[in-house]
Amino acid sequence: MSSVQMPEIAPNFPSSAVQQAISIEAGRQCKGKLWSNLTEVCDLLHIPFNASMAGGELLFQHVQFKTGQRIHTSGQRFDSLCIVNSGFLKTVSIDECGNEQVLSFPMKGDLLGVESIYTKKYFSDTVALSDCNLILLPFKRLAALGHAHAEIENAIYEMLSRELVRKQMMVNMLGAPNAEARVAGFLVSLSERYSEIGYSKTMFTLRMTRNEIGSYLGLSLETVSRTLSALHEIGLISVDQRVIRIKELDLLKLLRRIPSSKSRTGRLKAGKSPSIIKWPQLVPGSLVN
Amino acid sequence: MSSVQMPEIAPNFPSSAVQQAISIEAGRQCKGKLWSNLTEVCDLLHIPFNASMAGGELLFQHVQFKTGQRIHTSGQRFDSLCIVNSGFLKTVSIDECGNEQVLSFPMKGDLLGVESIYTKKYFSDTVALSDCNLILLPFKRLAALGHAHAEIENAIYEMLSRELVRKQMMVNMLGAPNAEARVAGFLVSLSERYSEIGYSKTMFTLRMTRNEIGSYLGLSLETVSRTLSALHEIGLISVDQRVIRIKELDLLKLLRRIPSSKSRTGRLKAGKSPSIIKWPQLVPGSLVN
DNA sequence: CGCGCGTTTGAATCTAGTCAAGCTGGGTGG
DNA sequence: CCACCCAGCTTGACTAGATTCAAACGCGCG
Repeated sequence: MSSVQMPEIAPNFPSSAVQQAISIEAGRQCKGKLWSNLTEVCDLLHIPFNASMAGGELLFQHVQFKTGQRIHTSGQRFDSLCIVNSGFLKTVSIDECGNEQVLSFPMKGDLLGVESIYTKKYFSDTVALSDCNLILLPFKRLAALGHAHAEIENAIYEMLSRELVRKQMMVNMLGAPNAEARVAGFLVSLSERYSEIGYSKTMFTLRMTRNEIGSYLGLSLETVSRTLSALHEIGLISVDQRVIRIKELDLLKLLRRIPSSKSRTGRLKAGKSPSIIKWPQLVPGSLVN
Repeated sequence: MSSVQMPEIAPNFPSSAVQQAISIEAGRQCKGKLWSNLTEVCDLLHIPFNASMAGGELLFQHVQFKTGQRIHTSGQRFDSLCIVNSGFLKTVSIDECGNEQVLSFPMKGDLLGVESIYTKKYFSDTVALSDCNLILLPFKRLAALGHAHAEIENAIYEMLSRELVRKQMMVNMLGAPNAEARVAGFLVSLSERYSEIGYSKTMFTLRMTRNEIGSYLGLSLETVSRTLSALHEIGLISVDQRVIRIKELDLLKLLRRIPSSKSRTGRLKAGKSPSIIKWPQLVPGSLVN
């Protein structure tokens, strides 16, 4: 890589005060990779993209954070999306009374800051739970890239949509009636995400405290602890401090959905008419493409 | 209670003539169908867009649904996003056990089906809670439009991002510790959304049952009813069946965040380092733009 | 070694769920 | 026109489950 490609990155925008200078040479001295190209970025996001065609030479900067450091704070001006390249984080929202609520636990391949596209400011605080390596995706640059290449544009849409799918699934989990179901759901989703990024799906270490899990799930830390102990007791998992071993993944998945007895909300009626899918009076061809 | 409101739109259609030509504010007639152009669509979404430049002649079809009808079902192939032009709906997810959970209550200006861009299938069921008028946005057509015009492309990004912001705020509400806070938050958000689309922010009719509210908030229908009664008792609101009058909006907003006593999760520590915002090792200008 | 943090576990309290009964209002059919 | 029905809503009593307060433990770290 040469520094020739870099200037494109540096536009004439008023730079915000938080940034510190470091030369590219100094960057090279640091451990790990400092730049990624588009192919690597798409790989990370599991987005199919044929890199040979476009943008192969474009580079995106990495940034390093150490445990406990704050990546960005709510209200800060929005510049860049971030992709987690390695490490574990949490995002929290802090209301006017100082109450904190954990909103997500991003890990490798996750995207940070998507809500900020609309609000123009970062919408939550993001904190590193471990040493982290993030890739910056300056949004305007990304959008420009998308505008030039339809594949990339589509990839961006899918990226954003996927974030929504994940939030949706989180809402599902939070809607669970009891602590057991929520914790089970939490463990299952962790298991799936770990396995997606190459870790074991049956044994992993929690990167967050019980307090943070509780905040995320809308439970007290004691309830989280008790529920984990209970699941251990039953034999579905084994818990040793932060180390979780899942023994009965299928049962755990079942637990996530079946509360104790009957359906939580009873049966919600669809309304008067039967559940027949009707698209009334569509003009032929108006839907397709 | 006589059903109030719906002053402007009032879609009281004869059951047979669904597509009868009724002059709905945003919509023109063509071959007996209703259509909207891009300007009207952007207006509806509150997205700034100078229509004179592009796509002014493109038309998007309206579809009508009657109370109880199902707009689409989970798993169905994804074709189109929908914008709510008038009416009220709910989206629900149904798990393998048949449990239903209400995920959202879309109303005028809301966008349906965003998660489906990623999954390629509709991700939840959508049901009309009242007679509805929706505008179809065939996604591929929309994307093509965006690709041709950067402003539209950007509008799409903002649209998607905004959906995420809303989901985020819903997660916040669901994370509330007690029923009071959740119901208060629900009422406040309804109030804000109603006022955004031109209704009174202090008096409105609930379009959904207590059961549906409970499903949405993760509470039983009895708890919803009791909480509403309690808020009525205190004098913060008045409840008469489905008609809500908000008397102390500020107090309600306060209630939404301050539970009973202390912060729910205690104080979540940021980690070892203080909450100073640090962006280590940034190349100057790499963040901006 | 002691300190602090995170965790576990127990006991008391209280919130919200469950079950059940009664009420209301809109719609239907005699 | 009225009686009836039914879905939705309210309210009460009881109970299960979660929070709160409190104490004690393990572990890493200065």
